[in-house]
Amino acid sequence: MNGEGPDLPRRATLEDVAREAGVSLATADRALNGRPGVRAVTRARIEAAVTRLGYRAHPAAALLARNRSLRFVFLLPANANSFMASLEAYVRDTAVALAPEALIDIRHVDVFDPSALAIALETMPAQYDAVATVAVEHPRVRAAIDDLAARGTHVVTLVSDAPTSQRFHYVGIDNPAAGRTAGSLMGRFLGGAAEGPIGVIAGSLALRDHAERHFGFNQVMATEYPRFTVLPVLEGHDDPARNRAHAAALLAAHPDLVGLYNIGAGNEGIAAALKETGRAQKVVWIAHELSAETRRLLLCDVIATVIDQNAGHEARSAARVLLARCSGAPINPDQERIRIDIFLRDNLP
Amino acid sequence: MNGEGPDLPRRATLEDVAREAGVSLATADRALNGRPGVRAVTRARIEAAVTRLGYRAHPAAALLARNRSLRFVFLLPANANSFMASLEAYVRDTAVALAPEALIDIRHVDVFDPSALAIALETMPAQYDAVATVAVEHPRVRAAIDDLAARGTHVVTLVSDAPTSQRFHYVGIDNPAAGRTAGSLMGRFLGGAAEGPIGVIAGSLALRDHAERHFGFNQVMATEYPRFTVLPVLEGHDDPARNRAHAAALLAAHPDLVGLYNIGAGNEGIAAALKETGRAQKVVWIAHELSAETRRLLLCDVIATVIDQNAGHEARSAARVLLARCSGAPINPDQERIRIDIFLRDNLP
DNA sequence: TTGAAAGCGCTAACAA
DNA sequence: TTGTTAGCGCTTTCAA
Repeated sequence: MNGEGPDLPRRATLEDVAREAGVSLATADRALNGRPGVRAVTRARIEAAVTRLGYRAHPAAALLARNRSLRFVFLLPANANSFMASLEAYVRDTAVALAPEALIDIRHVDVFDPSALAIALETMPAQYDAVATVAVEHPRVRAAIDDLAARGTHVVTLVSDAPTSQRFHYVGIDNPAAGRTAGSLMGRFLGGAAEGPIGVIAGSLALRDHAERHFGFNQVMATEYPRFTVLPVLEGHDDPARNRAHAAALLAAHPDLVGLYNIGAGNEGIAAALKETGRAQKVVWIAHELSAETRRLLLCDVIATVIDQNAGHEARSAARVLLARCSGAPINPDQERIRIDIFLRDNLP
Repeated sequence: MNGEGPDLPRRATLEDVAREAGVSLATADRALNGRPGVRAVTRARIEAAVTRLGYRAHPAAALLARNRSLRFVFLLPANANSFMASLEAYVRDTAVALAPEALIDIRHVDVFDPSALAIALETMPAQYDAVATVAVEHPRVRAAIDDLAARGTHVVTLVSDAPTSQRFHYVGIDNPAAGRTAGSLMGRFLGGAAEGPIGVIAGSLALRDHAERHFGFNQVMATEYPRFTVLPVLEGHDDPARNRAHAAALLAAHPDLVGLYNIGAGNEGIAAALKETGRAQKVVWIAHELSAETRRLLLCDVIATVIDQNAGHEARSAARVLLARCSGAPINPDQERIRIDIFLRDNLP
């Protein structure tokens, strides 16, 4: 089905480069992959040939010749909420899609216990070329990540970052911006209400992502919608039962409650409290992370909008970024940027 | 940096399959790739061996052995608005990222002139393995696409679909849903306003995507926010000057205009009219497609929200889907689904 | 410090 | 209808 086509100049191969530079294939390979045992002059000649010929490596061929799968490990929370569960499912999908180029293992750890996470990182078998981990900011965790990086194991943080560490990439959203987005939507949706209190529930402000969302939300509410009173945040540890109690207390104490922002998980509890009091569609409720539960609540107008990070994208992006890093390929920042998605009933995927 | 690792059972190769089935490598290859010249019994034996060994093809090796680049062509509008211009830029990026597996050409055609598009498709050189085209619904275009498909050239539609044709995939958003999303946001943002007229400007309702968005928008407004009057749609052909005149007329005729929905491009004109009359932040204006212009207007609160389709994602997705189709690889629907993105000032990428 | 040569898993001529 | 074989572009011993 394919004619001759205009004969495009055949793509330069490593062999062409070697010939052009007057060296052997092996030497050219050594030079280009930064392996030792090449004199600086030789290296320079080879690099000149590369630019002259416009050589670009053929990743598939390299992969084939190497004849060894890369080994990645994903460190995910042991006690998964629905978001983390779906993330894990997507990591599994990615694992089968990526084989045999890379073999992905999943290990569970209580990532919110810094020592547990640090131990998992410190005792990471050397067989792994790279690790993706849901991280927390903690000196020991940072040190463990830095040690891995130092020994040549690449690490990316996933969903939750350890920004001061030597992880070379963070796969996740900008949480302060997510909080500001929630604030703007709250203000806009409340356009009609003259004033009133707004409740805020979080998992724990000790979690960096929750704290950052809280900060962003307050920032927008304070500067742009000062006529509303943002109530002190209630911490429910992403637990439906505790969130239910918090929401019930909030509704009881504030009969004029106009808005509710849940920074974390455990939305079922809040839905229950809202329904009990018959104020389900009266309060503008903004939640995070699209799940079976939040989707349902969105469809029946109990949740006004869900701010989401795409777990599938995060799983694939982490794997892709590690693969690129391990094989020296470039990464496309545009493709790897995790967006802050806003979902209404109408644009659900 | 990599230890021994637990010795995972070596991945089965085609050679293993051939041995297991008692045939040669070539026969196994023929059977698996559906090439002719294999008896049904032999084929069955080979397939049995495949399942027994859990064989999965090694795409990189196949690519290398084939030693021929796939040739794709993208048919894009000749007279590009800023969205189409950015789409084209992303297609170029994708082209360099995909080489040498696939070579991507770009051809310009007035895709909104059905005959011009049909002629471009009908005269498509046979050298191309696949084509991605911004399509329109028209019998001659459909026939041209069907002919391509019949001769084995794979085609995907991009941004604008030809749903009745034999294109095997559409890369783009669900436009009725995008319109409904605009409607819901309009209703929500207008929560405060008791009532009032809402203006609607489109490029042309002859364009399927514009018509569909219009339909979705009206659907939501009529059923959920009937207290607002949606004015008859004005067609400005995505032209800033015409849109400016339309917007000015709208503002003059309706001093109480509360909302404005621009379905297509040409937002500069609307911004100008809004500023002239000093009603820039007073009207809730919803626009489509994130560009330098809409981003600026979003940041200064003139546009309330932008509904976007990610051009970079669309370009990459089209290429990826064609690549998968041509090489018999599976596609990941989740990864290829183009989302309806909602942007506020706060979650801009 | 360099080079020669043997593959990696698959495809495609060509031969039988 | 089936088999043999020469690569694809690169990596990696092993020898010089």
